[in-house]
Amino acid sequence: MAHTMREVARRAGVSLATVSRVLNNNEYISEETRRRVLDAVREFNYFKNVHAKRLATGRSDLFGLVISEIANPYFPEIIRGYQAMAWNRGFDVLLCNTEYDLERTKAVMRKLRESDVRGVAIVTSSVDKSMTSELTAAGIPVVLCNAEPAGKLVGNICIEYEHGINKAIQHVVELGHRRSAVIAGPADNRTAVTIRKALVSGLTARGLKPVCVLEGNYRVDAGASAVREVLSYPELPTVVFCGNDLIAMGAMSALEESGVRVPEDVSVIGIDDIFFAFLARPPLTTISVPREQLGVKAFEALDKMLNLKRHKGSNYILETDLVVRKSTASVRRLSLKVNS
Amino acid sequence: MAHTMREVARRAGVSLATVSRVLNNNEYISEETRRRVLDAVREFNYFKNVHAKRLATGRSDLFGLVISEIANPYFPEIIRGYQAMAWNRGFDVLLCNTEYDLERTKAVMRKLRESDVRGVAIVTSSVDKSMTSELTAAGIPVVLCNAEPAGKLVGNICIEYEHGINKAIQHVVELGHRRSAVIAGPADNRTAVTIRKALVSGLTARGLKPVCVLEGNYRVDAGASAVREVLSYPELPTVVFCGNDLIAMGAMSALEESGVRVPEDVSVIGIDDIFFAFLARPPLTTISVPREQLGVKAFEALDKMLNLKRHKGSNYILETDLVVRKSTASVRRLSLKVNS
DNA sequence: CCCGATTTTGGAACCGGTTTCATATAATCC
DNA sequence: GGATTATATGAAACCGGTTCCAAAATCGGG
Repeated sequence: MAHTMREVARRAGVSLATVSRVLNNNEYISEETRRRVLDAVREFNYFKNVHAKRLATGRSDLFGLVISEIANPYFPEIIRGYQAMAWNRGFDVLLCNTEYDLERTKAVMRKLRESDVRGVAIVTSSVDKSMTSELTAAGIPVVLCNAEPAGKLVGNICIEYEHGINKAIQHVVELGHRRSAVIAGPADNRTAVTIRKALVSGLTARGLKPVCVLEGNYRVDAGASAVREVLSYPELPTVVFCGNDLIAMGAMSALEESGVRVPEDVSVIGIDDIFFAFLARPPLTTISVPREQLGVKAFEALDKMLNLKRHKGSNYILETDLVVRKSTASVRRLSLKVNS
Repeated sequence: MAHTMREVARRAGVSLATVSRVLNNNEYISEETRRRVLDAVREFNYFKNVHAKRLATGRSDLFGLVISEIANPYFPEIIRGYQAMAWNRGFDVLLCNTEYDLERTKAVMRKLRESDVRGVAIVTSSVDKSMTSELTAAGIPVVLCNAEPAGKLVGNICIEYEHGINKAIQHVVELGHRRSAVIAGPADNRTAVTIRKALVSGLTARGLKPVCVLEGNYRVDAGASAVREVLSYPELPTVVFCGNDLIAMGAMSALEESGVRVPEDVSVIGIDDIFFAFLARPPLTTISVPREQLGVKAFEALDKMLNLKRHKGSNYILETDLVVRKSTASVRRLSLKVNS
């Protein structure tokens, strides 16, 4: 079927080793020989077998990337940044989704380990030390996102939410808001908890102590059902901070369905600035997270650990910022009371 | 570093071949031996090296999936369906994006070929025969989407747009629309052209011959700029059909920005039913394409070709349907004239 | 013209598994 | 009880490359 290097060698009238040298751009090859080999390669339309190569060299040209779910709009840009970096350097990326499932996550780690990947970036939050240790023990560097201070061979990309959150709070203060609510992400998600705390303490500090702090998953329906709960309260908040844009969009939908207008009656703020945030009606004011950069930095961190043999693990910090669109507006004099 | 099978064999006091047999669930292994081997495996926390395995078996547990761009919301569900099928059967998927770039596409094909993938599904439309032939020539089955009748080792998943389109046209006819416009996808895209033609002929047949047929890319901005052009016409259409949901969402944005209300003044219909379609304001009426099924069927087609040694290439047809939401409404008596 | 240094090439071991073939042991049958 | 068959294991070849080591060819200097 496919030709092997030996056949190419025979055809070119040289040895196996020589063909290998030519194909690896090794020096110490005469022009004449190189030409002959390359001719034979062309003639046979020869491709190297990556598996043989990987076996022989003892390493793959693969980097792993672990995400939760491909359909979640949070991840595409991360994948993009990571993949672009890898591709530019001649590497491939093995994309793995955990589907939010622990067993599946374990299977993924095993797969990654078996595949001899050079390094792994994990941008899901539900990965604990016991899972990464399997990789690091095999000498495979790992980089996490918003994780606790790292150990050997594990880097960390930390997203600094404070800045964006503070600007957002400043923003709503200037708009005259006094009553806020928070719809946070899942309580078992480290990042979600960090954000919730920053939000609550920041709001409280500025005199906008939230009238309620709800928790749920990171999906649209969570935003909708949280809003329905908020609507049952005697006094409506004038601004609701959401743990991510999906929640925010769900919240806006539910709000509108109940006849509450955004932003006239209540303002809504999301986090992430996913692609669809600007397409929402109204376009969503949100705290942007540099996700493509996250992918890029994750790769760089791995690269650094690989090259410098720095076992300390390298860390990066990424800044967030506020993107003001149309889902926030100055508070109306007369506050609305829906259910009375 | 990592342990090898030989070490496990030595530890368990058996031969290399025996360990291999145990690990491959081979019959003809005594319970006693199996236990000893598995103990050793556990003790060493041993993993098989996939590259060695692939080299030895001459095939990889990989299936390729070629998409245009990871950030395009059209693809996630396809990936999902495909990957789920693969995982269930113990296979991995190598995800490749062409980034709409020809060189890149070629590189991807080469990579897939080198990787000894079992089969490849290509759901981008800009792949011609010369590219797939490199794969099929190597005995790797390929499945395309909406392609021309296939050759050897190439299957085809055909999306039947007619049904959805006809229902959509029926829908707008019932709503009393008489003037339509269509904003199609790129002219060099086979699927986009098919859709455009079906749309135009269907509309014409029902007496709604489009006042204009615009073409552009498949992105949001194309919808927006097309709408701006439409708005410069003396008479506004009352309904605009878009080549995909992204275009439709861009169209709705631009419409709204110009003070034209959707659906009161003009109705908008998309195609695909991407995740965000129902979150658009107003929620988008669209023709749903069973994308997860597309992924599933693509894998099945490959599987069939692989198992049955059917060189004919297997084909599937997928149906589309209309999803009515809020971006379409009955036409108003008095037609609006914006620029006069 | 000979010798050591340098450039070029081939031979062979090796990477870590799978698999064929042969052998040894146990079970079955007449 | 010996032949026959099923079960269990090992030895070794093989997959298709990379790379170390040694040998051959080329070259410059004395």
